[in-house]
Amino acid sequence: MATKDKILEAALALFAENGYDGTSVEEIAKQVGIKAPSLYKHFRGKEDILNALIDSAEARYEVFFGSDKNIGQIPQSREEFVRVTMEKIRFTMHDPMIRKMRKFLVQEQFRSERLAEVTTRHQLNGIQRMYAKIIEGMMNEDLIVKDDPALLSMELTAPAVLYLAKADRQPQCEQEILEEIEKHLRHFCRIYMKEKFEKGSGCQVSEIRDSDFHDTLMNPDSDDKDEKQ
Amino acid sequence: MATKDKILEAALALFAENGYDGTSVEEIAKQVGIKAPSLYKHFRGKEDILNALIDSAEARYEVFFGSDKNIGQIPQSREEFVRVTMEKIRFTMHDPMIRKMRKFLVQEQFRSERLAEVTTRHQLNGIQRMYAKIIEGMMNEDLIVKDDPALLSMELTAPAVLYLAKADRQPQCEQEILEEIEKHLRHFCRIYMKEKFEKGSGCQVSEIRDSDFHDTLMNPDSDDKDEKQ
DNA sequence: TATTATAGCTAATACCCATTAGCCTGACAA
DNA sequence: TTGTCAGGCTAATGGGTATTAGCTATAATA
Repeated sequence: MATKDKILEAALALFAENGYDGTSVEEIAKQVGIKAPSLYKHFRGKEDILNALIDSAEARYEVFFGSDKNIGQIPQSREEFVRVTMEKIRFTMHDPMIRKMRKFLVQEQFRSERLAEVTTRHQLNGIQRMYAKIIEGMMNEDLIVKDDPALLSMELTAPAVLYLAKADRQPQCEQEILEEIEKHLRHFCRIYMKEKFEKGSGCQVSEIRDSDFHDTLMNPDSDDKDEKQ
Repeated sequence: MATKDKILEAALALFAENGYDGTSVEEIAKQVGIKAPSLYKHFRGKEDILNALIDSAEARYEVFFGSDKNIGQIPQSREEFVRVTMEKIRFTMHDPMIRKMRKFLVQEQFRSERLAEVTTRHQLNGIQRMYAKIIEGMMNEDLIVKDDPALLSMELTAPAVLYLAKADRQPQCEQEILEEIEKHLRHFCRIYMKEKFEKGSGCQVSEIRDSDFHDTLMNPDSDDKDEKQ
């Protein structure tokens, strides 16, 4: 019964690229290597495929944001924080499945209330909650200024999410987008993070200067390992 | 020749609600009060309508973000900044034309390169540049910490843009969304703004406390004065 | 007044698309 | 071996949709 999964995979790819209404069941079937009517042995109709995709989006949400497993180690310095976060962003940007899911959801978000909710969870709540946990961890270790973790998480993630959306529609700008994101990350560090040796320095925020840290970065990793098209 | 504009208006409303592929020329015509074939006296086809809409989106961009006229007075205090900004956000959230344009663009952003660019300008560049100007003005008057205005503008606008997008797909959450946005705004003030009497206090950032300012707000204004549906 | 262009209409065309009916084959269970 | 059924196929159906052809009436123009 690998066919059913192949159908979902093909449907997601096509919905992400051309939208639900812009995709015919015939195209999906062709991508799978079968004829359109055969598809009805696996799904009751086009809308049934859509619903299955939403189910899988919700399952994916649980996997990615549901458990605290994906938080990983709490970064112990600015540099580590920037490196780890940029890695996560680069992964999220390039992973074919996540990318398709993002493009699919953003286009179909108004199709139903359920899709609206799932989109909000993926684009907003999930990421925000995940980084709130990380930030909370860093607060506990006195690496970051004490404040509402959810609020700081929004400050941290919102620009990244918007830039990511831009990269989805204008992939040719990817490099400069990554640079913008890193600039934002370093700004966030400058504003909210204390270095380890500054522990206990209370409310004081470290200097507002750019400089340092401008290496770490940029091993493109830009080969989109996406297949079948 | 009011018909041509009526067609564009109807098309925008329908595209925003059901997407380009989810809208038939017949529906557009019906909304205008004519029959589908009559529509071809004004446009060469469905795609021609789409292109005209993109043109109008670009024109609208010029009107809203092209000139410095819409910046208005530079706010002279935190409270004024919050009030003025919340007003702008509430307007952007409710104005029927802007809302439809936003929903239209977000759904059709992947349809062509041009649509991708226009979407980026509307969702990112325009707002960012506009607030960069405002922030720069406030820096010049020493009301805000000196830093890269474009960067601070992103910090300021990104969460608002994301929340606005959420309000578009889940309008029932509008109230709490506005509260979240205001919370973010006040946080921004706390971090970056100095009060007037603090002028010249250099790099020091005022206390990180919540409290004060929790009035100003909340005269819903929530009647969407949108007609014909 | 005569003419012409504009902007509406009906009818028709040609295509696309989701779905159904019904047949066939090959694997596996009895 | 025989029966069953999952999963493929072809052919057909029915509805929708973009677009064109061609007619008509009204309003502007000569």
